Amino acid sequence: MRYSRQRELILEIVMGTDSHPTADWVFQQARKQMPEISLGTVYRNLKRLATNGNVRTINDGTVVRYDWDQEPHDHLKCKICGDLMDVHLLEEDIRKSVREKYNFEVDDVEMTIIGTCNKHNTIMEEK
Amino acid sequence: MRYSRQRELILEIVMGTDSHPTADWVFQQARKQMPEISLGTVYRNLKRLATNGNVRTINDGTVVRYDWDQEPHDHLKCKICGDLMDVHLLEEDIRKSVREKYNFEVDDVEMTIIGTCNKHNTIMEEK
DNA sequence: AATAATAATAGGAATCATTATTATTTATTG
DNA sequence: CAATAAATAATAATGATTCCTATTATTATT
Repeated sequence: MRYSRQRELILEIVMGTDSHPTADWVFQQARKQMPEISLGTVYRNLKRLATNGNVRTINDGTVVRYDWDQEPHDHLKCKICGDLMDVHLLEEDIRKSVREKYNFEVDDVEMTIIGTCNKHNTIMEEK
Repeated sequence: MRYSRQRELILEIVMGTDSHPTADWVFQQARKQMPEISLGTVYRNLKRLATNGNVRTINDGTVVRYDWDQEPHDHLKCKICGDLMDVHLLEEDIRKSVREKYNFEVDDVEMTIIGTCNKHNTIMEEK
């Protein structure tokens, strides 16, 4: 794969945020520095960076988000504010259990835990 | 919500399979028995059945799949044949751990484990 | 540094899954 | 049975993503 300024910029943008960005968000950021960049280029390069192992993908509903964190980890998704938070859970236990119980060789665990994050906790619940 | 023959048929179809069908698959089955049914009706009713708790949704890449199994469970997705299998894992441990460590109230855990299922296991690997 | 070979891009069209719109049909209720 | 309001069929619209093609940029070679 040969070098391109576009791909370098795209990787830089993804690595520069903790916000689990979509392709479109990356595109909006990228065009600030490189106004002629096209959306197709962003999609193509994000996909390539993902197969290359430079970034990871997260399926958030019907949208794909990208994450530079290489360690296996999972996501908490708040149903109120939509925020995605990284968490490190029982990854090893899951792999072991699945391998033993189902004879299934695990490549990757994609876990999204949906609920309410601590920003919305209240002492008195009102119905 | 008032009765409709379409909704009854759609629920019957989803409950009659273990294949985690997409809206379009349900539509193809439904029109065999009710040729005039429309795709929009299938989407609308699947969505309603999901909010009603009659079926659950699974995000499989960019497609939504439906599952009638009401027990909390997770999915093994084979990267070779694409099959989705149901598995029952450490759900309670996950909920407890997330609640305690992150002060996050869990509604639902969506876990997809990607790998290779036992149909593709070989004793001798050939590269 | 100029040239040739070809990989990558920009821009836009196409596709796929899903949602919205609207005129018509149908279930419910008095 | 007639009124009414919810559900449908048909189709247009949308949003995310992929595909296409002429042009541009990178890299290897002179």
